[in-house]
Amino acid sequence: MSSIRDIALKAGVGIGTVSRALNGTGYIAEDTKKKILNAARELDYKPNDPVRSLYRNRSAIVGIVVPDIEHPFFTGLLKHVEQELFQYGYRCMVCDITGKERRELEFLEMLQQDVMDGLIICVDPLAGVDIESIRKPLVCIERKWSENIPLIHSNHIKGGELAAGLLKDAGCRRVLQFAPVGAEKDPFMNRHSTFRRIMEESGIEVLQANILSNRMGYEYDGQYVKQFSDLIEKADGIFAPDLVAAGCLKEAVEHGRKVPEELKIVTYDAMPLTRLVNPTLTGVAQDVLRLARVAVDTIMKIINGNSSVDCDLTIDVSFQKGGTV
Amino acid sequence: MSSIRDIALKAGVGIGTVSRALNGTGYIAEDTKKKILNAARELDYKPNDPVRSLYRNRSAIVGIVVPDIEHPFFTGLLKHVEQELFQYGYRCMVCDITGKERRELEFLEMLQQDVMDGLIICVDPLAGVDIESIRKPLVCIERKWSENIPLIHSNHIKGGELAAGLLKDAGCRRVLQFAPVGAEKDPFMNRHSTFRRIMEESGIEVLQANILSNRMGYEYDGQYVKQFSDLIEKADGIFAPDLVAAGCLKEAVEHGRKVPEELKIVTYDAMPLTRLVNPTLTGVAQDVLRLARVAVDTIMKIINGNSSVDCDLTIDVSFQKGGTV
DNA sequence: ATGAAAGCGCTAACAT
DNA sequence: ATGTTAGCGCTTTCAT
Repeated sequence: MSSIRDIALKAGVGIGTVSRALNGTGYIAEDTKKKILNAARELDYKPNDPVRSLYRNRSAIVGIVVPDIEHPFFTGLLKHVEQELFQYGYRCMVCDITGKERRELEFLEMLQQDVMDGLIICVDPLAGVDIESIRKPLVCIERKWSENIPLIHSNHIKGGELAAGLLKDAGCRRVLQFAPVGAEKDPFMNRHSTFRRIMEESGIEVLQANILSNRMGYEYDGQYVKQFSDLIEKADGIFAPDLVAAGCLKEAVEHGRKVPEELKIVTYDAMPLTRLVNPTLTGVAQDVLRLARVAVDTIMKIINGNSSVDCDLTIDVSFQKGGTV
Repeated sequence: MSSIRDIALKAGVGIGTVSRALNGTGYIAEDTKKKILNAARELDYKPNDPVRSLYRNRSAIVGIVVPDIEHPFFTGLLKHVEQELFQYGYRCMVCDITGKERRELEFLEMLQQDVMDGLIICVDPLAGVDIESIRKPLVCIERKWSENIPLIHSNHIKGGELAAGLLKDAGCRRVLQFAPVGAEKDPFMNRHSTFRRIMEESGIEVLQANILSNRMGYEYDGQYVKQFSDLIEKADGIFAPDLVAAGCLKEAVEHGRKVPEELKIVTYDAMPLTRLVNPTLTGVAQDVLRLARVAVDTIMKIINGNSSVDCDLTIDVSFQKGGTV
C-alpha cells in the first residue's frame, strides 16, 4: 500500500506538494500536479481514510442502534436511515441489541471514542446510563432518553384516534387490545392510552393482552397469538401491531371466523408485509421514510454545529386501506 | 476531549508511562498506575479508537453490501452477520445498493482505504471491476465475483431437487416456475435449472415467468403477481421465492382456487414471513444463520492471515413444512 | 509555487 | 520502572 511519501519520491517533489495536489488546495503548478497525479495512479495510491478523519476530525460514519434488525419496522427504518446518510456522504454502522445485555453501551463508547460522528438510538433507555454526559451528536427515534436529546416520533395520539375510530365506526362492541406494559413516558405508548380512552368513552368493552415491547420480532407469529386464542374468540375487533395482527388474522380464520364480517382487525405500523396476507390488513401507517429523514437531517445539523434543533419532532401517521375493517 | 498528554501532565509522568498504564503493557509501579488511572477518570479520558487502529493496523469494522436490506433474506443475513461479527469483536457497516448505480464501488474503495478490515459481498458482480486487484479480505455470499474469493452459498442443487420432488410427488402436471434470466454461473441459479430439468425429465409441463434478480423486494407483493394471473390460473403447481409465492397464494385464493387441493405452492428461502400467511408456505429453507456464520468465520480467517481458506463453501438446505403442498 | 517541518493522538523502541 | 523519542499517514503552517 503506497503512501504520499512514495508518490513524493517517485514524482521528485515534497510530500506537502503531493498533499496539495491530491486535495486541490493551495498553489500548484499545472505540470507538477499532472506529474504527481500520474505517479499516484501508477502506484495505485489509495488515501488512508481513518488518518484523514484524524485531521478533519470526522469519520463520516453514523451509527444506529435498533432492538431487532429483523423486525419489519426497524428494518424499514434502517434502510431509509442508511440511504439518507449516504446522501450526506455518511456511512452507516448498525448495532442490533437482540439478546445481548447492555450491548448498546458498546456503541455509546464507540461514539465517544470518535469511531462515529453521531448515533441514532431506537432502543429503550438503559438504566444507569447518564446519556446527558455524552457530549456527542445523538438523536432518538420513538424512544425517549432525555429531554435534551432530539426525539423523532410518530403522532401516536392521532394514531390511537384513527385506530379507535375505525373499530368504533365499524360497530365493534368488544375489542381486544394488544399493548405492552410499562415505559409510559415513551411517545409510542400514546397510541395505546388514546385508543383505550376512546373505547371506554364510547362504552366499548376492552380486553387486554400484554406484549413486551422488547420482545417483538417474528416470534409473534401464528404460534405466539395462540395463547390469546380465547380472547380473540370473544372479540369482534382487534388492535395490534403488524406481526401480531397477522397472527390474529390467521388464528381467527382458522377458527372459522369471517374477517371482516365477524371480526375487524386494525394493525399498527402497516409495513409492507401487511399487504401479503389475505385479506390485507387495514390500519394506521407510520411514515418510516419521514422518520428516518428527519432523524438524519437532525443529526446532520448537530454534527455541523447547528444549535437550533427541535427536541420534539412529530411525524404524521396515515390511514392504510385494507380488507380487515 | 482530553488526551493521554493531559493525563501525563496531571499525573506528573511521561506519556509513554500513561500509555503503558492504560494498556497494561510493560512495567508499571502499582501506585503510578493508580495515579494515572485516577487522573484518567477525573479527566473523563476516552481513547481515540481510530488513532489506535492506525497503529494496530485494524479498524475492527467489517462491511457488508446487500441488494436490499428490506428483502427478508438479506435482512436475515444482515442480522446474523452483525451478530457473528460482534462475537469476534468486530462492528458491522452496511451498504444497501437499492436504486443507486454502482454504489458498491464506494464500499470497495473504503475497504482499500482502510476504513474496514474486510468486506462481505452479497450483490451481483459489477461489470468492469477488477476485484482480484483488491488485496484485502473479501468473501461473497450467494454471488460469485471470482474463483479466488471465498464463496458461501446454499446447496441449490439439493434445493432444486427438493422443490421439484415436492411438486412431482404431489402429482402436479403443469407447474409455473418463477426464475430470473441471466447470471447462469451464480450458484443460486442451480435451483432453477435443477428444478426445470427434473420437471422435464418427469414429463411435467413447465410454464415460465421471469423475475429480475436485482429487483426483488416487497414490490413482489399481491400487485406484482397479477400480471401472471393467467399463468397462475393454468398451473396446478408453483415454484417461487417467498414474496412471490405469498403473492401467488393470495392471487389464487382470491380467484377461488383451493390451496393445496387444486394448486400446490413451493416457496424458496422460507423466511419467517412464510409462517404469517394462511396456509403457511411449504418449501425449501435456506440456513441463513449458517451462511452468515461461515461467511464471518471465513473472513476472520483471512483477516488473521490464515491462508488455508476454502473458496467454495456449501451450506445445506432443508425442507420446511407448510400447508401449500 | 514548493519543500521542510510541526503535529493530530497514540504506541513501541530505546534510553536511563 | 519510567521518561524520551521516533513515527503511523496525512494536513497545514511557515519559510523560501
